[in-house]
Formats: sequence, structure tokens, C-alpha cells
Amino acid sequence: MSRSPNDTRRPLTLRDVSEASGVSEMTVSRVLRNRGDVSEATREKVLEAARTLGYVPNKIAGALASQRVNLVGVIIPSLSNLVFPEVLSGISAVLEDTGLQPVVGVTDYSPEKEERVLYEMLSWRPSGVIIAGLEHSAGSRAMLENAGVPVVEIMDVDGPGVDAVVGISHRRAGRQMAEAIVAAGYRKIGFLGTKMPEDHRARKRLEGFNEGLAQAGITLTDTEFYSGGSALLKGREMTEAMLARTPDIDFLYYSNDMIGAGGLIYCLEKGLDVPGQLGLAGFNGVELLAGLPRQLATMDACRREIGSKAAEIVAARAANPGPGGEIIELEPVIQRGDTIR
Amino acid sequence: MSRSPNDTRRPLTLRDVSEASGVSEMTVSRVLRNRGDVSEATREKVLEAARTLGYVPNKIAGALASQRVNLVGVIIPSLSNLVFPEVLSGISAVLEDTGLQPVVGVTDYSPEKEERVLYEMLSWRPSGVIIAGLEHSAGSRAMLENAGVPVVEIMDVDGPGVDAVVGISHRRAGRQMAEAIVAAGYRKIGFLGTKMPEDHRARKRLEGFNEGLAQAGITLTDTEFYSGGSALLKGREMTEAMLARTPDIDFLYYSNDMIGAGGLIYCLEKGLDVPGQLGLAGFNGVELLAGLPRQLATMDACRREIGSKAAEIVAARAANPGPGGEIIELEPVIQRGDTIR
DNA sequence: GGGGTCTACGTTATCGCTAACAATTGCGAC
DNA sequence: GTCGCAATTGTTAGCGATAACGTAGACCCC
Repeated sequence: MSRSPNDTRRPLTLRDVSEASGVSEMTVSRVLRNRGDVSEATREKVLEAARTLGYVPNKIAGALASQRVNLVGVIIPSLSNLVFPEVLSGISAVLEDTGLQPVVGVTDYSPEKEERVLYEMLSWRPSGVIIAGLEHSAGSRAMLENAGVPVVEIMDVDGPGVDAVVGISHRRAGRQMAEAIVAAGYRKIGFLGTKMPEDHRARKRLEGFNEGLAQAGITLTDTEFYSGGSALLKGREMTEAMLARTPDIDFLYYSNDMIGAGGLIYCLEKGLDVPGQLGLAGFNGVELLAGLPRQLATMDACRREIGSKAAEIVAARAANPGPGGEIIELEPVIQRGDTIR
Repeated sequence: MSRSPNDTRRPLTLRDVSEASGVSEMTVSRVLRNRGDVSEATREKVLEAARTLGYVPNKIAGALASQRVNLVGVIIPSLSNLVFPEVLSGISAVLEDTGLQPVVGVTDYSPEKEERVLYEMLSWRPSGVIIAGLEHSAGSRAMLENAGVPVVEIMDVDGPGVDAVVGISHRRAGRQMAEAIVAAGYRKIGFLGTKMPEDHRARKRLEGFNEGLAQAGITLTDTEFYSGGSALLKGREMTEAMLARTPDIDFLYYSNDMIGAGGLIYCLEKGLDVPGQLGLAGFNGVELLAGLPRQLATMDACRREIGSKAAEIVAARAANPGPGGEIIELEPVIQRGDTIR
């Protein structure tokens, strides 16, 4: 493992292994990649030599020579949102046994940063790119189109994609929630969300929600936005603020479960009648929140499934290039929980 | 941006840009890397050509030629733990303006997977490795020792490291919490944690906790372990179980804030007297939980700072190689919150 | 024994870029 | 004019691996 003899700290190469085992570099390469015909005897010999030297192949050289890179770029807005690690785990699980490896880039919801991250990723010539959202800067879009590798845009299907698309319709999700709320008899409805112009999915949900309400002749009674800080705390604060400002409100729709949970905790603490007097709903179906005294109504966003489907597309096309352009729309399901009557 | 003329879908190379702009490949390379003297005129010409072609440099070739890779491998046990994304964000923030880029690998707390991930990372010849924990398989340790790049082991300082180490003493953190609890007059103390033999930091905290209790002549009254599932829910269930089994218990020490929060919510719901009859404490200081009706006592694990310090070490040594072996122990602080009397 | 067919391994020529050095140019000084 | 020097641009030779093809035996057959 270590390398006591002649340790000049020169990085090990295939040649070192080849000399140590008395065969050509090519044969070593073949052994290390399990490719081509090698006799069992030399195979052993080579592996032994590689192991005692502690040789680690140089993928940079390998990738350049073979014009193949086993990396898949995954570009997401954030890691602290909880949603994205889940998508990632779906991706990893599928790629695990394909020889491909995800490499994550984070954009912080900034189109400029997305463009930089994408450029950086593409400069490693990955086998595919999985990127969150359909909205990209002109530069990013051009890069994706010209990348010459499978591109899967995930999370959202409301709009045209560059290549393949896997996600849910956030617009429809918003509409359905609105319909459920109206059907339950709530009429004075407030919306609480993030102040993030670049979170297009949240925006589309709100648009859909408004459409849904409009069909019943209802418009939002009140809205409240936040940015930054602990989501749970913000949810509590915004809820307090809205209830103070608009006491006769009877439903609060939160743009995500985390602020919804903050609101729920606040309402329970104040002894409000949930869901009788006041209904609540969030979005995402984060498993984390099982364990609250009451289950928040929410809508599963199919996060893991989005990840795995996207990874499957990339893996399939890395194996044998096809036409591409797949569009997969998943169906989120309302989980009514205990906060809609 | 796009490439209408002669679009044979052959990947673009430096040569294409060089031909398009009428200079040598070397000059193009210089322009694209902002290196060496290039006249303003040619610089413009080259950039223009690169832009219209939509050229993206091939870092694989570049890295091979220059023997330099701007990647830093970051190996962590999990992304869903919330702690690790925070560490990551500390790392990213620092690397942001060094030209280095983090690449994340996840081990799921498995030493075998850690070894595979590490091997994979090292095969890309990164400029440095940041890896969680001090406990590694023999193979992993050997690879780290022979990697020939800066290695920073993070999170934990209780034990010998391969090279640099940045973290806190979990043993000491456990002891301090025990002392605080004893000082507050609690005597019948229970521990609730994860059943993860490979989570060495949790193990060390418990050991330290026991030491701290032992100094006051106390031993744990009851313990409860879980694995898998929603942490909040598990915290609630474990708390319920322990209170049923050992009704006279007066303090619950949780191995992380998430299950602690679950326990806290349960206790509040049951109307227990917290912190009078029953004290609670967790570990980590996750900001996420601000917003609970009462603040759980906890201990900040300096996650962001660990990340940024580690990144600084790597960046510094990537810039000019030094001896290495730095050991940085950070000081976690008890946040008493509202659940210790 | 010449010719076919395997099997196991070696040779050669890239892959796309950059380090190091070489060459050219322009320009003022002498 | 030509010498010297700085500023700019070009040439050559790898980086460490792999693809594609080449070759030496072994073995078999007629």
C-alpha cells in the first residue's frame, strides 16, 4: 500500500506498475479496467503490483485518451433546501450501478452563477447534465444546446425544454391545491411565500393557485413574503403578522412546508382552531416534518422520483445515444393531513 | 453563440478558435487563461472568435498538460443531515475566490463506500481533499497518506489525523453538556441517539457525556436508540417510549437537535413541565429550529467555520506548499435555550 | 508442413492542451 | 544602419492514458 522503496514522491503512473509487474502499460491498463483478454496469471501479477505500489489510475489522462468521462453534472439552486438533497439521492441511487458519477454544482438561484457553474461543468466534458428548472440565461441555454451531451431539465414541466424534461407542473399543483381549499369551504385565503424572483417554480405555483381561486370567483385576501433566515421562524413570524393584519382570514397557503410548519406550530400554540377556523397547507411533502403534533396538508413533489427518472435518462443515453427530448410529467398528490377540514 | 457554419458536431477545440481568429493555439490558450502578455487587439479578436463559436475549454486536456486540477474533493457521510450542507457552504464560500472548486462525495457512513469514493476522487488528482472524520479504513488512510496533496480531516479532533485537522472535540462537548446538566440539578438522565456504529462523533459525545456524569457520580438512567425514518418523528416516539418506561427521569439528552426537537414538541404537547420537571438538550445548534415555541438547549458545532477553515488550509497550501499538519480545535458553545432550568 | 484461428500481449499514434523555449517584431539609442 | 531590448507570438515536446491495430505463439486441420 505504502511505497517505501525509491520514494521520490513522483506521482505513480501506469509505467511504474508495468515495470513492477513486467508487462506492457497496455496490459496493465486492460487489467485495471477489466477489459480485453488477459490471462489469469498476469492479471494477478498486475493487481498485486498495483496494490503494493498504491497506484491510483489517472482519470484525467484516461478521459482524454478515451474521450469518455464518467461524470454527470447536476446543477441545483441550493443544498439547504432539503428538496434538492432528496433529488440528489434519487440520482445517486440510480447512477450507482451505471459507472456514472454525479458532480454537484450549486447556483444559489442566480442565473449568472448558474452560467458560470455550467461552463465549469461542461469544461470537464461530462456524459450528461441534469439541471434544475427550465429558465436559464441565454448563455446557459446556448451552452446546453451545443453541449453535445444529454441534458435533462428537472423539477418543472411548465415550459419548453432544451432536451429531456422530468418534473411536475407547478402551475397545476397550485391550481389543484386551490381547488381543494375552495372545495373545503374556505373563502378568505392568504398566501405566504419567499421573495425570490428567481424561484420560478414557486412563482408558477402561485400563478396556478390564483387561477384556481379565480375559477371560483375568489382572489387572494392577503399575501406576505420573506427572504432569508430560518424558515420555521419566518413562517411563525409571517403567520403572526398576517393574522394580526387580517384577522378574519380562514386559510393560509404557504409556498413550502418549512414555513408552513412554523405557521402550524404558531397556530397550535395560540390555540387556534385548526382546521376548523383556519386551514393551512404547504408544499413539498417533506418527510422531515412527520412528527409534528398535527400533519400539515401538503403536496408531494415527487423529488426522489424526479431524480431517479432523470438519472435513468442520462444513463440510458450514455449507454446508447438516442434522439432525446423525452418529457416526463409526474403527478403530485395532495396529502390532506390534519389541516384542511 | 450557436454554430451554424460547418456544424459537423465535432467538438470544438483550441484549434478551431485559433483558425477562426488567425493566431496560434498557444495564443488562444493564453487569452483564455489571462496569462502571459497578449496585445489588446489579439485578445479581443480571440475572445470574439471563442464567443461566436461557443467554445468551452477542455479542462481534461488542460489539467493533463499542466498537471494542475482546480478541484478539491470533499467527502462527507450524508447530505440529508443538514450539518453537512452547512459545512459545505462554508467550504464553497472560501473556495469561491480561489479558483478552486469543491467536488462532493457521499459515503452514507460506510467505510467501504468511503474508500471507493476516495479512490474515485483521487483518480481525478484533486488539489486537496477535505474529509469528514478521523476514522478511516486502512486502505483509505493509505491513500490519504500517499495522495501527495493536502488532506484536511474535519469535524472531529479526538484522535490522530493524517495531515491537517479542523474540528471540535466531541468528547469534550459531551462532557461539558453533562456538567451543565448536573450543575442545573438534574440527576436521572436519559440518552436518546442513533444506532450508528460508524457515527464516531456521536459515539465520542456519548462517551464524553458519560465521563462528565461519572465525575458527579452519576450514570445514565436509561438509553434509547433508533435508526432510519424521520428524525422528528423518531424523537417523539423515543421520548414517549422512554417516559413510559422510566417515568421518574428528569433529563433527556439527544444526540442531535432534530430528534431533540421531536421530543420537545411531544413534551409540550403533553403539557409536561419543561424545564422544571424535565430538561432537554440536543446537539448541533441547527438554525432551522429557531421558530419552535421553545428553544432547545444545544451546543453549536461550528459547522460553517469548520468548513471555511478547512478550505482556507487547502487553498493556502495549493497556492504554496507548506509542511501541513495544522490542527485547529474550535470551541463549541452551549446554548442553554429554554429547556435547561 | 502450410495455412487457418485463437489467445494473450505489445506498438504506435493520438486525445487537447500547456510549459518552456525560440523566434519575430518594433523601436529608440548610438 | 544596426544593435539591443522588451513585447508579443509561435514551435516543440510532452502530460498519462487508451483505441486500433499488429504480432507471436499455441493448437488444430487437412
